[in-house]
Amino acid sequence: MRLTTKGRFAVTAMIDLAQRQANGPVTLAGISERQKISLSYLEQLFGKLRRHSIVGSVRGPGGGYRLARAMNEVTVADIIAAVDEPLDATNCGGQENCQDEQRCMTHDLWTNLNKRMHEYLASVSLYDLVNQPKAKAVAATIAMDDRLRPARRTNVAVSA
Amino acid sequence: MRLTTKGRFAVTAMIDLAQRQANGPVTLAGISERQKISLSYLEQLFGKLRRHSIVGSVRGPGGGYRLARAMNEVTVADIIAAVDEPLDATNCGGQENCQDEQRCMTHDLWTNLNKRMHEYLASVSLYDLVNQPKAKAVAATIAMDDRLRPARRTNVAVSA
DNA sequence: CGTATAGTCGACTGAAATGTTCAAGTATTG
DNA sequence: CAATACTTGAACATTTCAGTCGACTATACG
Repeated sequence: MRLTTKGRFAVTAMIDLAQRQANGPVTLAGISERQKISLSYLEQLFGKLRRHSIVGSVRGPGGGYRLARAMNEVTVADIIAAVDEPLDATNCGGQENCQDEQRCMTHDLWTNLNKRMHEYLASVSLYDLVNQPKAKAVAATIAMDDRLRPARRTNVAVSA
Repeated sequence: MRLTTKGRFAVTAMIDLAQRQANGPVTLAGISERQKISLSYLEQLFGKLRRHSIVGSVRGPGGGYRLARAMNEVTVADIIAAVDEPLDATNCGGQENCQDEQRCMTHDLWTNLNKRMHEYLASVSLYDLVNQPKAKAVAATIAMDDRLRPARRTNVAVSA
C-alpha cells in the first residue's frame, strides 16, 4: 500500500461528504470550495470511488454524491485503496521468484508492513472521523486487537 | 512518512550490505549486481545514507561502504527517513492552521497513522532482517485479524 | 419543452518524483 | 603512476500528481 497525498485528498473529501449528506446529495462543487480541492481532481477521485461502490451519484439538479454504505462501513483503507488503486507489486517481481540466494529477504518485512498498515487504516471508519471532536481515533486505535475474533489462528501471511 | 519503492530499494541494499560487511567494505557495484539495482541509483541512495550517518564510506581500492552503527541500531525507519528525506506529511500546510470550519479533521488521523507506521518501522532493525531464516517478522507481528474484510478481494498485496 | 444543474468521460497539461545513464572528478592502495 | 571505488552533478525517459478543458448525458423544474 502506498501512502501519498492523493489518498489524503480523497479521505478529506469523503469526510466532507459524510458530514453533509444528511441534507441530500452533496455536490463536488461544494466539496471543492470548502476543502480547496480542484473540482476536476475531485471528479477523477470520485469516479474511482464510485466504481468501487464507495459512493453513489445522483444526476441532475439537486444531485450530487452520497455514501453507498453507512458511515461505519466505509474505512479509510477502502478509500485509499480505491483511489490509489492499480498499484501493485510486491517487491519480488510477481509472486515467488524473489532471489535465489537471498530468497527476497525483504519480502516478509514488506508484506508484514502492508498488513499492519492496512489493519490500521481498516480500523478507522468515516464514522470515527466524523464523530470525533478531537483525538478519538487514537482511542479507537488502541482498542483494535485480536479479542474481537473467535480464535482463528489461520496462517494467512504468505500469499503475496 | 511516505511509503514508496524508493525506501524498499534502500532497505534491500542495506540488507545486502549488512550481510556482507563482515569481510570488509562492500562495494556498490557488488550490491548493484546482486540486487539488480542500478549503480547510479545506489550512489544516490547511499549518498543520502552517508549524510545521515547510517553508513560510512572507505575510498580507494578495497573500499566500499560499511554500516556506521551496529546492525541492531539501524532500523528500517532510519533507512526510509534517510532516503525519502523531505518527508513531511501533516496535511494542514505546516502545523496548526488547518481549516477554520472543520479544524482539519483528518489531522489526527494522519498524525496517528504516521506515528503507527513509524513505530512499526522503528521496531524492525537490520539485525532482525538479517537473522531471520524465514518468517520471523511475521511471527513478531502476530495475530491480528483481518476483520471484516472478506478474505480475498484481489488487492491484498499492496506494497509500496 | 427547454434550460439550468450536476455527474461522466476523455484528453491534455505542467510539475514533480522515479529510476537510469553518462561524465568528470577525488582519495587511496600498491 | 595506475587501478579501484567513492563523490558529485547533469541529463534523461517514464510515471504519477494535480489541475484544466471541453463535450456529453441525465434529470428536475418552470
